[in-house]
Amino acid sequence: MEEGTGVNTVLPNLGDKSRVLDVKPLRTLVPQFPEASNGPPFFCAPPNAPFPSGFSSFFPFSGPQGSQSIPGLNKNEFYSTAVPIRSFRAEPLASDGQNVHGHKSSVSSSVKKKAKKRKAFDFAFTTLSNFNPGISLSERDDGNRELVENVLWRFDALRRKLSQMEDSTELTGIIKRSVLKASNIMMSEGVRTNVRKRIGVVPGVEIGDIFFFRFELCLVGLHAQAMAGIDPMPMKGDLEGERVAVSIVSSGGYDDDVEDPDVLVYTGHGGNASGDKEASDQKLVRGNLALERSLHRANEVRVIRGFQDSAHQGSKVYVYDGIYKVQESWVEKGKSGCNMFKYKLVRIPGQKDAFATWKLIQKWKEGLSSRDGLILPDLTSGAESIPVSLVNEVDDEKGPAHFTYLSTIKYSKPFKLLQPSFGCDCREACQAGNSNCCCIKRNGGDLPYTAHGILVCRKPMIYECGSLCHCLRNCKNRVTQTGFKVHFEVFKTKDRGWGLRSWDPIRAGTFICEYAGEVIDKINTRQDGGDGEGNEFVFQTNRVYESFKWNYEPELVGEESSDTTEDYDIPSPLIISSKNSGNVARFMNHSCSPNVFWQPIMYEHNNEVLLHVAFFAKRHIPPMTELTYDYGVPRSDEGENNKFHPSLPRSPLFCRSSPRPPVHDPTPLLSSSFRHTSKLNKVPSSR
DNA sequence: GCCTTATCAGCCAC
DNA sequence: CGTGGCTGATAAGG
Repeated sequence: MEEGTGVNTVLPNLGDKSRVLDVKPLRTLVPQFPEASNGPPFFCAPPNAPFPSGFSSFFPFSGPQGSQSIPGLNKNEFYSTAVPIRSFRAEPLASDGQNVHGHKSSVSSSVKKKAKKRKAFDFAFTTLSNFNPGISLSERDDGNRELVENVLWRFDALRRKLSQMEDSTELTGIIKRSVLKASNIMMSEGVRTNVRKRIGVVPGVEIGDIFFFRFELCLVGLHAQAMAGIDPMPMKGDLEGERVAVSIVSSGGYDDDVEDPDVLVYTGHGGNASGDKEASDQKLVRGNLALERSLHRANEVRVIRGFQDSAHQGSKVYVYDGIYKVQESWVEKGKSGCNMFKYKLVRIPGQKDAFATWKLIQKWKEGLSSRDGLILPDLTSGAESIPVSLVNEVDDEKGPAHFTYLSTIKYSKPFKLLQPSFGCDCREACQAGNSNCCCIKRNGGDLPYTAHGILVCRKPMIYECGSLCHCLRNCKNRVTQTGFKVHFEVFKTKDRGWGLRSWDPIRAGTFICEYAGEVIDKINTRQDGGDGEGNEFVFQTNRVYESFKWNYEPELVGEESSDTTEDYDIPSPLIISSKNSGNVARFMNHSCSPNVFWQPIMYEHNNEVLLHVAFFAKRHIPPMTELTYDYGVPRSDEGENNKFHPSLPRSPLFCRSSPRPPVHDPTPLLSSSFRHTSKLNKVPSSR
């Protein structure tokens, strides 16, 4: 951790990094209208211009990227009249890094001025909203799925970046509270949706959606309170003070009864002991009063259930569990001996399972009830530290075709050292911002992962520490080589053969698994595709992949946008076959709107610097959601004969209306064959 | 503008 | 080395 050597205080790019010091609540900034003389013009490539990198152009406040047309989002509206909000900044982020000093005083600017400036800013924002790029006023009021995903992506990308800066030694103590900072920027930039409060369904938010921060609920309009558990809303036509509850968050702070997935006994708010205050009786005010009114008016109340995230100590997961109604209320003595309000909420029947699924998984994990359709508790036979269940709830098939379980990539030929690698000299764990660590340097000066082991950005290449590095195994720069961390399930899908999903919720940026298999020179249809049925068990780095934007918006942290290319840079094409041996990745199906993407990773092992393909979560993925990635299409100049990847125009329509043919195991396998071979699954010796 | 709410993360002790 | 409790700083909405 802090080694106190003081050697690493040389900050080669302080000028750049210091810009972030100016990231403060934008509301504190006086709005300023763009002028020709006001600093360098904002660069923005036209959306339809050809991009050499193969990625679509990126506009900092644009809607979802990609070539798909987005219903509900009028691109022209964004691009034609777009004036970047950054142009309104009175203090353009330092162009020369001279603002390094004195930042602390400027952050704590006078409260009075702050409020005034805030109003002025809001005014400018509202009146200029016709020019506001990204999310229009009406879209801010009423969202849709694309908007909700867009807002969540932008928030999380920014949060990850700020979190990375927070972790960095050179910025310790300067960037703090990355969640709040990211939230603040989103709020003040107007990057949010469903701001208009409503009873019942929130457009674009689906039952079962998961969130990892309370602020995410605010940004998509599911629950507008940043902290309070009850969100009240004035009723039309009612007198002032007459409010009903539209949503509640049950997150374990009170003694709620959450045993029954269809019933929630919710405790009102207030009365908690805090600081020098002792516990007291709850009062029938605010949220409590609103819930009481909701009981009488019988309005729909959205319920979000929050609890500990098992993957991240101390943090929480929130699940949107759909619509409930308050059935009764009463007062009872709480643990402190004070009066607590209790509200019994009952879930409206016929809604998709959400929290119920979590409860079920919990029982599977505790062994209290067995998984229906379980064929094998662990198809890796112990090769991974976490078991992988094999399940079929659809038909009688007893498992996929035989393969040998292999947990990593296998190069059959010795691999040429691409560059001399001596490993880093860090003694414990590599620390971001340590300019002496060559692994950090190779990654552009930053640790590619947050302290939680979450990928910050997609990059042309990520260099992890290898066996020659002196740092310990728990170094944060070894995320993809220490095995996957979620409980997977290989399951039979209805129409796509076998698929992969997880029992655990997955945060955006989480390492899913690597693509394991044997490296081959070229595709031998017979050997690797099996009967010419396609190359479903082959991964190729040189296919054409649908472009998408995943990284943060550099402008929001005061960086040059040129620095964040998401284009891969792979020295030579890599082809991996998992036909005969592989890991769970071979079961991941294709999707045109995937929730997983791949990222090239390099690290040294046995004196060889090897290329690996690692999968990461593109967005938050609820439990039991099928994991999919973009299989890509063959380059047109290659004579690849592939039934399953026709070189058709890949319009979203094609993907959505006609599901692809089964990608895995089109021909069912005899059960005896699998049973026989499952015992033969090899435990790889590589770890 | 002040109050309520309780989150999030840093910190310390074990 | 992970866990749990405590606390400070904090934002939105009323």
